[in-house]
Amino acid sequence: MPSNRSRTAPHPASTPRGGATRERLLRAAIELLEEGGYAAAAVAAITTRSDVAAGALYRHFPSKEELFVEVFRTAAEQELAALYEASIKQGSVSEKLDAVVRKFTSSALNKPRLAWALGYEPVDPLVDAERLIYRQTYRERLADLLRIGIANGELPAQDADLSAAALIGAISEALVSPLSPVGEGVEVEELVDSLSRFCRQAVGASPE
Amino acid sequence: MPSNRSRTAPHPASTPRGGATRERLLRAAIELLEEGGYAAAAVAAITTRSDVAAGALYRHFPSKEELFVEVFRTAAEQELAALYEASIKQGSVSEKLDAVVRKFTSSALNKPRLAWALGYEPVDPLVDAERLIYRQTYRERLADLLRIGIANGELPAQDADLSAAALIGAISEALVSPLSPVGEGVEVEELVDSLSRFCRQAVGASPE
DNA sequence: GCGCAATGTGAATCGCGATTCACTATGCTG
DNA sequence: CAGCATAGTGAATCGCGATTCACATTGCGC
Repeated sequence: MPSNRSRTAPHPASTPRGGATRERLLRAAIELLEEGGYAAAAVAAITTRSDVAAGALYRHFPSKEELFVEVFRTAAEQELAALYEASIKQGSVSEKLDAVVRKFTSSALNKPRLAWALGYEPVDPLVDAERLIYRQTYRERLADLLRIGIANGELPAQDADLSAAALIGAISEALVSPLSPVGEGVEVEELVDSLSRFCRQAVGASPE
Repeated sequence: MPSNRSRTAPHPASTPRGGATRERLLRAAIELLEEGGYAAAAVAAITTRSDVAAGALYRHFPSKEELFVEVFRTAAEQELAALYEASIKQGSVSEKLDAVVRKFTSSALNKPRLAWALGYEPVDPLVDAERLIYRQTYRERLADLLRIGIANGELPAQDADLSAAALIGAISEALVSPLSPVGEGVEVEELVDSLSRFCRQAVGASPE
């Protein structure tokens, strides 16, 4: 189908300026989330940062909500991919858990506000639904990892779903609380070590 | 000072109707938080439920925000009192921890939305500040409890502050997640048992 | 070189919730 | 009683952010 397609596909692309505005909008939204949470990510702010007028947003998304659904979905995919990566490496469940904690931790520490916004901050219903799916998925994957450990005797018997949820909660809280006064603490490494130890002990993984 | 006090104290009380409107407003606010979170607790909703007009709220509070500061403060005091009670009973740290988990849990399970709103839902700055104090206090008290255990050898050495934060996170997440589809699960008892076990294991308390 | 679709503009509009305010009612105190 | 402070009313107002829309501009296919 080279030349002829009656009623050709809309139009490939053709922006007067440089990059795709759509991408700039998404990027701006993420940046604003990083800086000031959902409250800072107003339409005006997003479009201003993208060097377009407010109306332009609606040429690319049916609503602000839908834009954020995409932001959340993208972020969730990245997190889940990272979790997957961490979970296939190495052998021992304890090591995998350690890797997961570090992965999870490093992104959260790099961008605390973003992590908070993506994970906890209540937003519009549509976005919330998206987040619920992500959380559930993350929990399930983590529970799978635990189940493997339980099955092969590395971990004691336990409710894997509950443990997974509790781990996520423990990590989030431990990271969010001490870091709220934005100042990047000094003992980040130490914190992560302690946290990793805590998590492994919590599920009964053999030490070290 | 029986009869005379030039410029007597303002005025004791005198409502045309029954109870103190102020109390009704606070109560209504809590009920609405329980039912639909902060979003449902609009001034109009609060005043309607209290059988007064919107303006009446401003006879008792300088702003909606201040009303909620009071709501949060009261709730926080109750929680902290409960924590204190649980922590002075019995002897072993493991038992105390168990008591704390159950106390914390039962209130959260009774009113999940309220727990969420009080603990996590972002609100106005003033209220948020209040919550921050509460969280910090709760964490410190819990950390104190852990430190006692560490000191007398019941718990292994660890970062008590981090463990306290992680415990709170674990409990919150474990309770909130599986209960989001409001339906009261069947195995509440089981859940609490598992959670208590998880927490005690997480801090390295001797089993049982 | 025309026409049309995509894209962008930005002021006006909408919606919604908090807050105000002029007025009324109540009941104490002197 | 008169005076006055407390309480309450509820429509009007304010503020603020999302969304719309009538009007450019651009660039490709014909």
